Amino acid sequence: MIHIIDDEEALRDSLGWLLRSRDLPSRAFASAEAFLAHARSPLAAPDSPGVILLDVRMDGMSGTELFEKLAAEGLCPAWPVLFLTGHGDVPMAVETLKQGAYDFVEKPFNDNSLVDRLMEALAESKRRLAAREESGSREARLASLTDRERDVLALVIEGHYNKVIADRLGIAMRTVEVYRARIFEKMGVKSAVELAALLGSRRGE
Amino acid sequence: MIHIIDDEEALRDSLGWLLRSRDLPSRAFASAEAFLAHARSPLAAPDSPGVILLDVRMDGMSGTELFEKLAAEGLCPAWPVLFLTGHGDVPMAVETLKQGAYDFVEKPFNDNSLVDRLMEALAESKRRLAAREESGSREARLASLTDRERDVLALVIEGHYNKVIADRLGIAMRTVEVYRARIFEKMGVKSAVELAALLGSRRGE
DNA sequence: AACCGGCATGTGGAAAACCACAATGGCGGC
DNA sequence: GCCGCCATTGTGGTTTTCCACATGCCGGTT
Repeated sequence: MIHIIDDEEALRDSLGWLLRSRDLPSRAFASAEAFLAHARSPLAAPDSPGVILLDVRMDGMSGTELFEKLAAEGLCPAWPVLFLTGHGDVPMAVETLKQGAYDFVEKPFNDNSLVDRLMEALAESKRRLAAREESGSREARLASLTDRERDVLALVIEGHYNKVIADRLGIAMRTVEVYRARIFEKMGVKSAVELAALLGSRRGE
Repeated sequence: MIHIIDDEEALRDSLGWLLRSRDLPSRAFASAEAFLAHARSPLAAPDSPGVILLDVRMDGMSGTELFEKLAAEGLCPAWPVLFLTGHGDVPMAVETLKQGAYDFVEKPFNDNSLVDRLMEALAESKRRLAAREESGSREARLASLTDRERDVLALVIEGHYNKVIADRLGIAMRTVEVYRARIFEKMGVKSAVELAALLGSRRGE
């Protein structure tokens, strides 16, 4: 779903028309405030693929202010944000790109080019949702571990023998064996190697 | 080393003066072609921290053309590229940022702000060099393995028992044991878990 | 008081990994 | 012809991991 945010009715209408003609579902908002309220509501469906296409300059809250609020509140993180701008403001474009904006489109724009970028942004949204799904599942499993299991896990993925882990934690090696088995079961793996591959990139966190 | 590339002598001089006043070593080039020749030469020292500060519009080869050539030829990848631009060209700024340019600075610029950005870019260069060092060492170790050792390694980091690896490769389990030990020694690790953490992010490559 | 979950420890035994040492054949380079 | 390396296999033995089952203490909850 392409979310169009622009205070100019004519532009909203023409964009809506263009997207309908390409079978891209869209919804228009006349102001940043209106979209922000929608994003905060349970009806926003942030777990579905989406894209935010928003004008930079609008009456009331600007596009960049909205972008900052969405980021600060963690709203709709899987939806790439594309800015529409008629005013060639390079520092602002550079700054918001660095802060995570997905693209900048200058007005007037070429219809086909815009649609291409929106479709690529939708694909990116799907990728983000898939990555979050996987990460979330892993996070949920980690959250299911008890404190002691986490202590043991941290040492297991460093590659230590159970005997060493026992010494470090001041418990029996047999205890470590039991924890190890429970960790494997809860994390859905069959070996410490799988654990390390799954969590190895989290080292230092 | 800050590499200044601009066809305007006055700007090269003033930038050089500014950087000298802040104890930042710099070298100026009057054209993109001149810098490209330097970058291609053995005197470029791409393994030292550096930054490329270059104007967008120059006689002859433009800044963006130079940027593309550096990327295409893999020259000085550890040196972040900052563009100087007087002409607010948003599409070009967006496009080159997406292609890896580090920053865009609009003229006229604030001296302190520019210096801050250059120092941050130098820090980024150091981070890139450190990361490459580590990655390169790992690559070198991987390159030292024989073909058969690599076959075994791939299965070890998937978490398989030696017995399973032996069956898959059609060799004796004892043979796998010997290879395993050699792999650990060559890769500088003590266990399969360490290997998985080191190489786990390479899966799918 | 009873129950539950977390944390801890233990027995028994099999399977797997690790370490050291030794050996063979093929192949390519000198 | 000799040498070094790769690939492969083996013996012997110890250590570690895995699996199953059993038990107790403590604190919190019902």
